[in-house]
Amino acid sequence: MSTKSSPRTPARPRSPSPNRRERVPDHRAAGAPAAPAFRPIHTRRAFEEICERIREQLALGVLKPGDKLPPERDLAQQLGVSRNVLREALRSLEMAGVLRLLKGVKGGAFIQEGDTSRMNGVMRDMLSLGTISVRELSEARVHVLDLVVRLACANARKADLDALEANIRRTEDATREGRLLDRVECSREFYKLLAASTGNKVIAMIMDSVTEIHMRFVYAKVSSSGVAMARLAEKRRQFLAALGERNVASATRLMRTHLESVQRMLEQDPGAMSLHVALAEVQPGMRR
Amino acid sequence: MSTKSSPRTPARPRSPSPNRRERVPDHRAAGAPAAPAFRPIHTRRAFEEICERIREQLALGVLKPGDKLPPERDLAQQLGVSRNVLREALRSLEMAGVLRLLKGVKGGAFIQEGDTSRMNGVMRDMLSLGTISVRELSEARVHVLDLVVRLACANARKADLDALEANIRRTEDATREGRLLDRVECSREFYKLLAASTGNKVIAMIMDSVTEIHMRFVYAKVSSSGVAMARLAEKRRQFLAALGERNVASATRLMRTHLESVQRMLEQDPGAMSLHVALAEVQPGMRR
DNA sequence: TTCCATTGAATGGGTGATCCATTTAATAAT
DNA sequence: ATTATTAAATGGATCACCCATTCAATGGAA
Repeated sequence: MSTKSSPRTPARPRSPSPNRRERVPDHRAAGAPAAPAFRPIHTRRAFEEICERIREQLALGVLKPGDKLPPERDLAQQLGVSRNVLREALRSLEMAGVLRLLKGVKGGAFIQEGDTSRMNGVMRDMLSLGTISVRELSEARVHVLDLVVRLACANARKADLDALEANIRRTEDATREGRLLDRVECSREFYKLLAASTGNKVIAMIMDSVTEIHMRFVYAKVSSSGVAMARLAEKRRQFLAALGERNVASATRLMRTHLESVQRMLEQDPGAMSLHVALAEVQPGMRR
Repeated sequence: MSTKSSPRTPARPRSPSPNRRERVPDHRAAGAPAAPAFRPIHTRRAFEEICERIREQLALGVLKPGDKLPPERDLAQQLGVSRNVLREALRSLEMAGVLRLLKGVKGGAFIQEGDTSRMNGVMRDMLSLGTISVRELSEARVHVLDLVVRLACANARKADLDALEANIRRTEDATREGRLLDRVECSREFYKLLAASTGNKVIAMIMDSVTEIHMRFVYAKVSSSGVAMARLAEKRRQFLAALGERNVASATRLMRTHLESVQRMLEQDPGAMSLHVALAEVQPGMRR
């Protein structure tokens, strides 16, 4: 195959020039104290370039959610790469939530609607890699939640409040019937609904990302020890009332004291708080 | 190869049972108003399982940053998959910032230190896909910045303030010498330093993710129109002084008015504010 | 006609063999 | 001791297949 390799190489200029990225000499002006200089370069690889081009088409609006890319065999030929390499790129984009690959005739690579839960995965990775700590995450959650409560007070619409109301009813049902883990699931959803009621998907996304791990800890705790927050639905109702009255001070206070009591519950047996308990497996109903 | 396929299949149970994920019947209890039910399943594929297993090892602490995975050929055999499929998984993990692949003897797949800028990519994708809007992002940025200022007032250490001071000096230099784009770069760094001075990497990560796109707009604006924020360094000094005095009210007020004036600058020519201008290409010095 | 089973093409999922390019260490030549 | 050469390890990439799934077209039975 190396002998007849002529018809395939042209589209992607391979070896010499574009293979090493231009050394940009850290052009921060004089007076800079830091400048560790020389961040490493890594040679440009085909699949990176493919990912970049597809993202470029997205940013340009040429590709939109719902659109379909050409079949792998065709696209590979268009790009002048082997099908395997193209698939590496497509897989990466699928993992990133940009694409969805479907089999069969009428299948193909479809641009996805953006999945706001992607940020959760980043947060999980950062935690797994030790880049961030549970303490930082909890602290951030307190602050973000504070912001969310304020925004929800300002922006929540009737439909949002109704959804929260329905959620609380489900919490009551689960409490009455002793379905503790379902109640945790309700909590997860409660915070998601609260985040959505800010009316800002960016804020909601951030909120969800700092909440997901926390709910895993709660799940693990409840699951292992059987303990559960007392008077949960009652507290939720109080909070919802404050929200409905647009009473920021009250809502904020209620949420804060609730967070503190949850934190106390989690911390009373630090053994169960190990990271891998929360990260290792996906609980039922927890969508990744 | 299909004839002697016996030695490779065992590690990964393939076709029938684990191929379709269990239908979880949307077990939200009675009273639920919503429930779109039936979110689609997609068949489990080898590369997903591989990614999951490696992430599992990470979460369990078996793998840590700096560790090296076995060579592709070995690992593929251990997992009972072909090398190509393994590479799809490794590529995905590399794109996610979890791995780094290096060539040559002594090369291999190394677990990376967590890269806090990964969240930026998610934000970019969400914007490209139209899931979030520039308006939402700007609004979120205002709120997050507000939080960051408060936390920075509370937690910034001398080293943080010194770094900000040095950054302002560079801004002054760039202003004096008319290097407008360098000054934008200084701004980008200013917000990064400010975020870091909260002492919370999660908050910093969030802040960076909502700032990166914004700075691209600023860059595009300055680059195309040549206009630039008046009295920038001066305003920065005032802000830094307030920060040094732990004067939350003053620092917050200064930051807010500054944000408003930047916003006015950006909006006075909405033509240059198109999304793809900011998203399409990476500006020099802007690390992705 | 209507309905259902069959078939076959399109497409992603996956494999194995093979070669290239880069990097490093060991070795040989100077 | 220094420098050039060589060889091995490893990721990067290609090719040529084959399998599994899906769905539309086809055709026969009711």
